Amino acid sequence: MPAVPAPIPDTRVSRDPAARTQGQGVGRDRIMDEAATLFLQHGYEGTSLRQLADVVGIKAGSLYYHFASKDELLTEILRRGIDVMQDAFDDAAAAASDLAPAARIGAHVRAHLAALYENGPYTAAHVMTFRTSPDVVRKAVVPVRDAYETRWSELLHELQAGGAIGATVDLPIARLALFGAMNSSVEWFDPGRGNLDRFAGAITAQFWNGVGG
Amino acid sequence: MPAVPAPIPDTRVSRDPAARTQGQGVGRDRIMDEAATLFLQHGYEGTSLRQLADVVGIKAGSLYYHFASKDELLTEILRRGIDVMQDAFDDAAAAASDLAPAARIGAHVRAHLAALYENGPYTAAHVMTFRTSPDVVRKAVVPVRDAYETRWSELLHELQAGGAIGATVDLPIARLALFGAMNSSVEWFDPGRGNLDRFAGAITAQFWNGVGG
DNA sequence: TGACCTACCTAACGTTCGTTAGGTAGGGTT
DNA sequence: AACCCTACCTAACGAACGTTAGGTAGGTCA
Repeated sequence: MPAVPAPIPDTRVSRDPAARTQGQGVGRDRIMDEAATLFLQHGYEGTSLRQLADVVGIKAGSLYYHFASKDELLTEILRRGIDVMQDAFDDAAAAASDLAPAARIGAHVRAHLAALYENGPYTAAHVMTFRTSPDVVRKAVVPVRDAYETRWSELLHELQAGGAIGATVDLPIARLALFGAMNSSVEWFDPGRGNLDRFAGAITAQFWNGVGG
Repeated sequence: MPAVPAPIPDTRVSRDPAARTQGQGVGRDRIMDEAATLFLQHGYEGTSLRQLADVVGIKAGSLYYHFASKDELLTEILRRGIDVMQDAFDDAAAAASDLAPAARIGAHVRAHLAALYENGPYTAAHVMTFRTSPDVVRKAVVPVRDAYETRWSELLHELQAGGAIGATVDLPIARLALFGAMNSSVEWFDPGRGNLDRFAGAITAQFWNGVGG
């Protein structure tokens, strides 16, 4: 061993092999965290396993100790992205189910945005990469995805049946437009600079009352 | 030449070389059309030049007669996507500039959706691939993109100054939420099945009045 | 002490990628 | 007839891709 290996700059984890063996390895979660972040930034096909391995601090082949394939890695990330959304929806439902209609919507909007920005990169990675994912991955994820959308559909339907949402409103379109407004914010909203509560309030007000004076 | 080459199924253009030389070749526009469609479906990195060449009906290397690189092809597609939006905005502005505020917004919403669905795949490809495009491509496109967003910002600001939009509305957020609602429809709206006028009306009503009864 | 497990590593495999050099058939021009 | 231009083609390049086989350091446990 005449030469030291080329140093790979990485400020996030010690690259010292001795330090590695102190813990129990880098771990699945760490890999999924970094992968979701990269997929969110550059897309699934735009991210190579060697890039991912580099930021994690291992070699590309070692990823296969944790995941059977790149597709499986993506599938688990997309699934976790939905789980985070589901949990957020459950929390909001438990906390706001007997509030006034506008406040209920507000709680769920806030919960959805929390899933996007306050519970890891999984939900954000999901909404940005799902559509262009390989067919086999999309097919595996679509059932859980549908389940989440159904929760929202039922909520909106209940509010419309109670008269809180206008009878002429096309609920599927309204829901998808709201999803689009929320999800597309990952392209520009910076949770470090913006206030998430205020942002959630603005989305809710626009959805409920519109912008017209 | 003992065997005929494997037939590539393509119902859209004659693969007979004799037919090719009758016209003046497949043409840049044809390539850009197919490329935008593929980029929209599978993403930029998820589309190979050999796939593109196959659906166009030429060989991968021949693409370089028309474009200097894959990045340049994407750049021109993204630029055209904005041009289409700009033209749609101009048309709407000319036709609706002295209508009532809600009707003006409605005209511009309809125009934006027309750019997405009635003027080729360029605008749709733009809004779906811009964010994960290579840095050099994004840098080249961002000025024209900003110009389009400025048009909308000025329109909304004018309406708020006139009192038609509530004084408490955060215009940048409102605009981005509206963009998100419109652009994300590319993931689900089928212009062959849905009615674009009705869809535009629903988006406009939701933006202007909200869904609250 | 020795067997075993975990979590990596090295080194390579075959494929596909964007890209390029050089060739050529057919039409237009002179 | 000679020439040139357009719009392709063939064939290949080196690089990067996902993936796999086999090896190994360090810790656990009998």
